[in-house]
Amino acid sequence: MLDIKLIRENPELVRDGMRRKCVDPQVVDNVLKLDEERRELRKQTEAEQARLNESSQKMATASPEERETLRADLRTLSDGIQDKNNKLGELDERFLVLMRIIPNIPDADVPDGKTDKENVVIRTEGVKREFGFTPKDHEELAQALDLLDMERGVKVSGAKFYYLKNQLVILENAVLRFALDVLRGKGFTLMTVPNMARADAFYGAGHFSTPEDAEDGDAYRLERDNLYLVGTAEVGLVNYHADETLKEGDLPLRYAGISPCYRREAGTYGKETRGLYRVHQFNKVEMVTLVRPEDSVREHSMLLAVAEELLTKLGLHYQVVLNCAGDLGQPQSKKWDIETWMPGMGKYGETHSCSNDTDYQARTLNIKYRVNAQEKATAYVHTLNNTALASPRILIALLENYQEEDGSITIPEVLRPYTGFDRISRA
RNA sequence: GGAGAGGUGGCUGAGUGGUCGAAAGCAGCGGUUUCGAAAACCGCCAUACGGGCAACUGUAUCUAGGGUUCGAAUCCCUACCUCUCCGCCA
Repeated sequence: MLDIKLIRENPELVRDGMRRKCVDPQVVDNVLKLDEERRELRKQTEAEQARLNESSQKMATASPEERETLRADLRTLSDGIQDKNNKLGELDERFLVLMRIIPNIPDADVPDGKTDKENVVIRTEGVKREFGFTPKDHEELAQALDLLDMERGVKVSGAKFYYLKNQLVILENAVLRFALDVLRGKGFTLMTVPNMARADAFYGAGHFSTPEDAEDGDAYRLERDNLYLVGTAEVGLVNYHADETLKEGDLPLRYAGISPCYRREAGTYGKETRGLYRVHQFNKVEMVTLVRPEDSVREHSMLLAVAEELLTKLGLHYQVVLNCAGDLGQPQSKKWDIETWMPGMGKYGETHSCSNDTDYQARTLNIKYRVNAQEKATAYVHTLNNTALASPRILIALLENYQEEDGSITIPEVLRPYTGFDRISRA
């Protein structure tokens, strides 16, 4: 969430950010009104509580007769405080609900726009391969090589579930392992994470902001156990240090988490339904870092560069896109997507998403650090995240870009140590 | 899944209704001593929010949320977590 002080002192800045994110800024007024009410009520309640505390002290040493007379008075006072506290609790709860609705403010660099159509391509990298034949899409390629079974995925679990088979299983693992090794080399701490988490963890990550999100949002829900399946390792990674005060010397903290990712993809039926592009379950290596506020802009670029390095090593052609304000998620202040060229599908497909969430998640999660320069001072960290590599989308890119005319697939050089084969072809 | 025992400050641990934000010890910080260090001794040592120029002061916090009471770390309920035994299990 945002700092209430910021909202108090600069409401127009917040409203403007909300307009840019295409969210109704009305909430700001409601928040300010509630804030005022609860502060006033809290002041009154505390004053009465102080009186009660003082009088209660006297009871300890009072004579039995004095006690009886005092007790009735104090009862009344106590009941009044009780009422006020109940009201205060309601106000606080309503206040929190509204605070969670207010999204992070888009960075000044972020272009205006409502949907991903208004995202801005800022760079194109790598070489787009020229084919001497008409490239097939990954589904056709994979089916022909017995690497994929969509039909039976549907039979067992429904639409958008799938089976990977044979060398594609190896290739998937190769890609993920490759990402882990590169990140480890860069000093990231590797982690597996809880793949289910409580609603709180999702609120903390900013992936839920309303009870409706928890009820019928994009996360799969295990109702009986009050858990949700994570849509990304980010949930586990960003919650890792929740409620901790770190030392400035500990920062930056850089984590690479590997996890399955589960997404209901509600409302996306009919969009990009072909093949493995949009599925309910996939595996991903995700980067999350915690840094000092003054370092987050540089860190954001660094995370982008890491992802680009991975793609470059894989020999893939991609473009970097700066997301418009309307396409930013709740906790994000600035985001680049990387879209990798998928010749069979004939388009650039989103394979990476690199966000700076500034102190938005950290404030909700209460992750601070001790500032060395000032004694006793603490500040919220900034949190950032980016995809390292995500299967199966990266498999789409690999299959489609490395296909040969005979339908076989060449394995990129860097993956061969992991696959143990350099080509997938019909047996 | 069944039965039981617990959750107190950075750590260990005392506290079973009032004077408890919480003894004591350890760790940490400052000082005395010392050429320096160790030891010893003395002092300091939680956080959040509010009021005040400040000294200071109010409120809350003993896992969390509710309840009983004039008053709760202490009694009751619920959730979460930990441990022990049994069962089951990769």
